[in-house]
Amino acid sequence: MTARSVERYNPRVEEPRWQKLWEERQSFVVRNDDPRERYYVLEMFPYPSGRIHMGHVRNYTMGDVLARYMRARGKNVLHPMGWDAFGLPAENAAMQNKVPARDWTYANIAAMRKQLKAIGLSIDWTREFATCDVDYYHQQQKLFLDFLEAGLVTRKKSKVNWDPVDMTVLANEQVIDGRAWRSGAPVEQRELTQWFLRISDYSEELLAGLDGLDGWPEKVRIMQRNWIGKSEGLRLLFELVADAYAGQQNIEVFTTRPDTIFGASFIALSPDHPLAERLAARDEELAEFIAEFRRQGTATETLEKAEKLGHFSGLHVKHPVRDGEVLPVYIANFVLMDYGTGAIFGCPAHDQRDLEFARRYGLPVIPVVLPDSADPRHFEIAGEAYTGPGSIYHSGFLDGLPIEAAKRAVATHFGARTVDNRPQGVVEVNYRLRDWGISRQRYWGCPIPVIHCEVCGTVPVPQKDLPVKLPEDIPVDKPGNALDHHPTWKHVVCPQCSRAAQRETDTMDTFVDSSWYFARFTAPDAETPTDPAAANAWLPVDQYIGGVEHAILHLLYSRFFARAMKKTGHLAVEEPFKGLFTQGMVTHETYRARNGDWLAPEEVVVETVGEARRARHVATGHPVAVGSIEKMSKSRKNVVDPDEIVATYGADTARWFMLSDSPPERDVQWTEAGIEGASRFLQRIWKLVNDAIGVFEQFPAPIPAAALVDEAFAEYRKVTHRAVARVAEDIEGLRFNRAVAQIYELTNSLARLASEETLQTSVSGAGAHISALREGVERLIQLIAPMMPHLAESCWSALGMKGLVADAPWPEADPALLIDSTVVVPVQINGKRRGEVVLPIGAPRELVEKEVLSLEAVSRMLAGNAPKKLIIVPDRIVNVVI
RNA sequence: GCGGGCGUGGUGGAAUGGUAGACACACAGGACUUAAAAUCCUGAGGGGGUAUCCCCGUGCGGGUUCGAGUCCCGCCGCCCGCACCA
Repeated sequence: MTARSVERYNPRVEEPRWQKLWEERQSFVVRNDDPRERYYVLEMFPYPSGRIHMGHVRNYTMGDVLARYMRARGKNVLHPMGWDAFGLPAENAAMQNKVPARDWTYANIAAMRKQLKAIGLSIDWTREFATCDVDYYHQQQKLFLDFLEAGLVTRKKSKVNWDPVDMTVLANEQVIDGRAWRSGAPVEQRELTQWFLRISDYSEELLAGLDGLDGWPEKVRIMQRNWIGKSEGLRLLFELVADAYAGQQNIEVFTTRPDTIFGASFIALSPDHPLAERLAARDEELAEFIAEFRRQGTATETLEKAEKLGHFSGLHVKHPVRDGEVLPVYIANFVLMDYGTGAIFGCPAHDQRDLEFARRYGLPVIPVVLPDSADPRHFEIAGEAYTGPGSIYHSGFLDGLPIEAAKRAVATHFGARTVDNRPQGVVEVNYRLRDWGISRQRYWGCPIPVIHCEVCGTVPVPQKDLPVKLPEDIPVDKPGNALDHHPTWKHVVCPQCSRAAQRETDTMDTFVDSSWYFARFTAPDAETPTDPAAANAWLPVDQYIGGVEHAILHLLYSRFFARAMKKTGHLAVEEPFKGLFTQGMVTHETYRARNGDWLAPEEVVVETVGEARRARHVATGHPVAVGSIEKMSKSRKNVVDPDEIVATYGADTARWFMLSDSPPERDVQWTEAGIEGASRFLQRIWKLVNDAIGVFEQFPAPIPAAALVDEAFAEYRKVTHRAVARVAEDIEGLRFNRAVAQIYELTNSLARLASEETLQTSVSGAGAHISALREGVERLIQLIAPMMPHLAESCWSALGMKGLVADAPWPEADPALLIDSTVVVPVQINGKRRGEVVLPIGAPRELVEKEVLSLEAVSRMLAGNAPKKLIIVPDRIVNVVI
């Protein structure tokens, strides 16, 4: 080894230096008029909670590797960052700390921006915005008004969870055991008139569009498919048996199993069904039944085991296919009003819920689907309904038909009949997807730009009066909607008739804000929501990266928004995200003290004694229980602060660790050993580069071109070129853990090449040696540049390379060096490996046979006989079958 | 209940149907050192032989194949999503 003493790499000095230089040179600022091929990488933007966490580091590092790689590949790369800045936490913080929500939010943004910059992300910060910026929500209000005009918005009554203490609407997730998560007050169901985006009009399109999204994880596509929940069936009218109860002539049900109509034994209505409500007016017991149902309804999740309960209405309907027979009408707690028609017919033999209900109320169970192998004389339904395939029986004109044919026959049958001058049965497609209620009775959100006038109704705010700005002089300690409380804000005159009128005081769901921010990044200063030319040039996002927790809502809303923005002329694309990647979480061990308190990792020392791991509380010396590995969370205290990691090890070490080992879609476990290992590797590269520089200084003579082909060092060059090719493939496939392994292999190889021993043996071939080393080290630095960008710049500069490695093009792998001239072919006997032969690439069959049969192991096993069969997969494997 | 995914050394994980365990972490031994840290070298799936050989081995049981971690069938376990959707 050359005696060249070098200090350890110091990220605390080097990292800020390069960050400053990138910023000064505007290395990552992107221009819309750049003629090169475009590539748009986006990570889900963060909520400005105040501090970044390791999940952010992982997410943004992955995106950054891709962005830096694509830039090296000569693409014009858009890699922006912004803030999903509206929402409840700011209001809660405002109340707790007596700070305006706005101030709290912008202070958090400033803090987090600083943290993100310290990670060395190659972001175009000139495009940054927050959704709470007046300009952003101004554009969003324009979008809303365009949607309103295009018929994409509607206003209707809807049930909401109402917290009577905080005086606000709660999301379902904010209701725990029927109580508000913050105030603890029992939640009430209220009917409010709310604004809705008509996403359900796009159910079919959103469903069909999933088929084309082959850059998405299958899991997410399935989740969206289930969420949209398409089902095809029949809407069917049952005639009420003449009853004193006037007005209601029939009951309409929706069924996906019209083939089982002969097995019907009751009708069930939702307690929320209009007929049920009317019946309750004359039936006290029913009224009590419905009231009880409503009380249970708020106690949400517990109804998974709720019993199937019903109340007989006293009414009957005519059986539509069994002449002279009637079916009883029940009000039942398991029928949902907001799916189908809020009414069903029950066929207990072939539906588990209906069966449980029938058993409870002594209703008939008539099997009408016969499993293919079953005997009709003995087939019976006991505890479980039969929902499998078979043929229809006990069913008059349907007898003998398979299920699907029977469905069609029933549809035809009822389609031809009329009740009330309507066809009795109509084929219908139903979706579970509901319209998207966007009204929130909150202050810290985008105001809905509408004015309510007693005479003119709801009047859109005229474009010239936009933006509708949030008032800043609001009390910070009063619960409820500050816009509603504000003394003057809501009092305006009607833009149409000039009479006194009121502003809409609801603001928009924050999911609206995040449904189009990716489009705004393409022209963040445009006077309109988008600059369509820019948006259409950049979109769809080539690679979107974020957590799987947004698999449904955010991603579905964004897909809807793209379509709505297309309809209103703001975009031309329908699918906003071409590629989607959902990364895993960052986890950590949990620690608990004797008294059950959670302990933070820095409060605990873990020792390994042989096989066992023991933990001890630093402060008290008491033993600590090492618990399960969980997602990092404040409540379990198993968090590691990115700032501290960056301060101790540097950003590159944190980035490298986040990319190593675990496949990016899986959870990664944060460990002290892991981060230490990453840090060591960083130093190892620094040392390798400096060792190499020492070698170059020993042999300063120019390298003759002929030396480059020296056989002695061709192997090392192959390792280099293979790494170049494989790392590129792995980054493009987002297999960062494999790219990392390739880089380790290359580093190990180069360390041998730079070693004293190798140097001793290469005196005659010094030129070849040095050129192989030079090439290897330069390539290595380029390969690590997307992952450890600061270290890469430091090495690049130490090697005397011109310019920044951030600006260097991705190296080309020489195809000739990716192929070996010989290959080691394993030889199997009856599928078991017994030896190997070295063969030239593409060796002719005769040569392979000769080599294989002359193997000692083979001739021993053959014992003079000829093999039964010789399977030769060229250049891969040989199998001798005896 | 329905849908999806996963199961490989002490650990994280590699492996177009073709040498299972790449690469890393942890561990053990050695070198250097007064010592430690750092660094470097070596070892290692399990068992036997201890020579370079043999047997077993990817949750379990079958199957397809010259050949299965990989494909098919049936189980077991874990994780995630949805959940009275007619």
